Amino acid sequence: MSSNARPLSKKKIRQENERLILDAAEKVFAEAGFGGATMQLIADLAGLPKANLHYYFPTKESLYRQVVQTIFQDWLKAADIFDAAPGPVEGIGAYIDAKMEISRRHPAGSKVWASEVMHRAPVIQDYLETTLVEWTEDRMQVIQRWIDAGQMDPIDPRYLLYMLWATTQHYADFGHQIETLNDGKPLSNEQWEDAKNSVKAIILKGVGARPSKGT
Amino acid sequence: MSSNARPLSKKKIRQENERLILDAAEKVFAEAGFGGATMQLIADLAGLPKANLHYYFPTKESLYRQVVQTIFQDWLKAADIFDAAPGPVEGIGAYIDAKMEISRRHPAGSKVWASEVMHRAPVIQDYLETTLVEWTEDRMQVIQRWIDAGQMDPIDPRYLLYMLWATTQHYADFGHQIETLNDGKPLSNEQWEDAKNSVKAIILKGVGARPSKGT
DNA sequence: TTTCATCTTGACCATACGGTCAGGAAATGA
DNA sequence: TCATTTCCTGACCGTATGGTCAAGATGAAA
Repeated sequence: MSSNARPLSKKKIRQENERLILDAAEKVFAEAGFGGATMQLIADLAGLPKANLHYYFPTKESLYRQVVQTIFQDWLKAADIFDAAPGPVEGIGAYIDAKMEISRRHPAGSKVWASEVMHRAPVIQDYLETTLVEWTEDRMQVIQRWIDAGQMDPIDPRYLLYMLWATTQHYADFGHQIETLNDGKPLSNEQWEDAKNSVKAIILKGVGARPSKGT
Repeated sequence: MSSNARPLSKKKIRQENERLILDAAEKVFAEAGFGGATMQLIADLAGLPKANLHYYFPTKESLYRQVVQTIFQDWLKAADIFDAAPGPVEGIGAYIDAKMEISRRHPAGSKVWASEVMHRAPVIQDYLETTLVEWTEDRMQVIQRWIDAGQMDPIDPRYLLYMLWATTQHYADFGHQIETLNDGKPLSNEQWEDAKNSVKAIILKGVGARPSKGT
């Protein structure tokens, strides 16, 4: 029907192309690392000439920075649930659900993040020192309140958070290893459910989480 | 005393230099990734001219392969304890101890391994498919026996293993993040103890591990 | 229609990197 | 002492890569 090309507005063009480039970049950075990724590879995957990438993102580093920042936002957002919860069963449970879902839907993003941190966070160290530190302290207080209220065992909230991050992100970062151990096939729907439930069951029981009373 | 240089035997020289190169390579690969690492950087860290590296290791890839294989061996060896244990409390506990110790003492190795797997294991995929698969099946059987003997809750051993790997390696792979959240300082001895004990406490309680009876 | 800003891209450049090599030094063994 | 093997290394090379640029195409605004 509308096979005749209706001229795209400049604004749309920009949005569209930046989207294309960022998506391609995330994948390539995830699979090859910052050093191993090439602008040419990203350009090919995005279906654009290389020079065009440099029009939207002056340097490889600026493109990478943009990718990592976006991922960092998602990372933080996943924990909004945490605060609204009445107790650890709901809060921790929902957080695990959310992070497992991210690992499943956006493994590339998780890998880029892992890579960035493993390399001592060359581009987002300032974020770690400000935003992440604040964020972590807030969540630690929430957990501490649950402990004080007798809703779970007295465990240093710090190490519980690390455990939550580790167990959930593992399914993205080490997805290839898990796949190999699953006869080379990706986890099925049921397997993802099992994994999620296993993680939740072990951790919730492990911290002695007691269901909140009331409605 | 023996300040006059006694000529080094060829054999010693070879051993010594290969050691120097492998150690330097592990660090550089860990910090920069395969793509980001340069032979020049490794050479500088090892204190040798670049051409000398190529004398001992023909290509960058062969050097990298050697590094990864060595790490893989350590990885597997850490689980010998597992088999000898009479029950989950001892077995899982000792395994966590061992892997936490590795994360602490050889974080670079852990990072290289993580990086390799994240990039879909380009150089050791065959090892994953053979050795790792066998290894994993063996450990899963051990866990299953504990379950059948009523020594712990019925949990799919697969997901328990993933959890053990994830939680312990996290302290190496994300060590920089953890350090940042610790006022920029490395974990102290006591903090490492706390971390280790937290992990053990949560997981052992979480899987309902019951101390083995008898002596 | 005309003007202007934005977008597109093939061709090009400088650099850095993995890898080579030839010629010499040093240990080994007879 | 004299071959022979092993080790060492500065200089060099081809290629791949990040980045530039100038000239043109395309939509926006008047």
